[in-house]
Amino acid sequence: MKPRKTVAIISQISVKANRFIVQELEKRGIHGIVPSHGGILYFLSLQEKMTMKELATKIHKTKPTVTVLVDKLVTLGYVYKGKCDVDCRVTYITLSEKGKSFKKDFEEISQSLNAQIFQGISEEEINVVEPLLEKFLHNLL
Amino acid sequence: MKPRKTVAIISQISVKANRFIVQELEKRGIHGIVPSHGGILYFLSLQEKMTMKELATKIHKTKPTVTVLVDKLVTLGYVYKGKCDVDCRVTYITLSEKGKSFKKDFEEISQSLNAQIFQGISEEEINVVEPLLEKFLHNLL
DNA sequence: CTTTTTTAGTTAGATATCTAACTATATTTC
DNA sequence: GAAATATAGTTAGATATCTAACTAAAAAAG
Repeated sequence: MKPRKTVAIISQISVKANRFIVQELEKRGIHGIVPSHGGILYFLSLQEKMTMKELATKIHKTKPTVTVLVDKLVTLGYVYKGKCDVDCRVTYITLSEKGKSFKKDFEEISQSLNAQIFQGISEEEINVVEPLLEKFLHNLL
Repeated sequence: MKPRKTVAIISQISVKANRFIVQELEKRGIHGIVPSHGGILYFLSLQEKMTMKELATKIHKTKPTVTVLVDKLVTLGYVYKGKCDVDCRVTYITLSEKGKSFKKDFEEISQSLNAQIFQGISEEEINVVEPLLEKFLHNLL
């Protein structure tokens, strides 16, 4: 097998996509929010409430990381933290109104990113790449 | 355009590939070395000496980051730092014997990573994906 | 029922990486 | 030649993320 730059390219895309998102957020006056926060807000917009553990699983980060991420979202007013009545260990996270209204920004930025990244690339090509990328990921689990 | 998970998948691949490399290095008793160090050692193995700035460009990191990365490689005995006679601002980095012998490990791990990531994927498929990924990256510059 | 094990979330510490600012040096401008 | 501008690398501070360890609670085992 010939030497491949695939992983190096993927890494760079990841870094730049991350940066793109942060810059777009800053353009909208949204400071201190990074893609991982966006992920949390996104999944919370699909469900009324989620536990810290569920969020950690969904955004593929560790629990301590989610603690820090959520704490920041609480501080910035995007989410609320609540305890569970049944199991005291469990903490539920819910969206505030501010958090709910974030959905629009998030979707627009996501579309903007995709529009940029997929420039000059057909739907067919994307339909080829994505499943292969999913295979790469699965191979690394 | 339908919502795409492409970027999310790419990010996850990047994280896991990074982790794979670190784990493989640790298996070989090589501690404290991360992919960025590997990148530096790789490019130094192609040229006798390089400036900090050149290294920063090659591994797509900032100069301060390269300062920290190189300092660690110096401490661990993989590279030497030397001044330039012509321009006092310039610092040249060269491989030590230990750094040179790192090449074998690096190549093996790289191959091992590729073997894992490309399992069940044909050469043809990879030849399709890679140029598209390069396009994605170019679109994000 | 008691003890052991597992689980949810937090705390503490470490790390790679960035930005901004800086110092020293080199280059460009006038 | 002097002043202004650009450059190489470093320093300082901040940040997202991880691991290990921890506390408290719940579940499992006996």
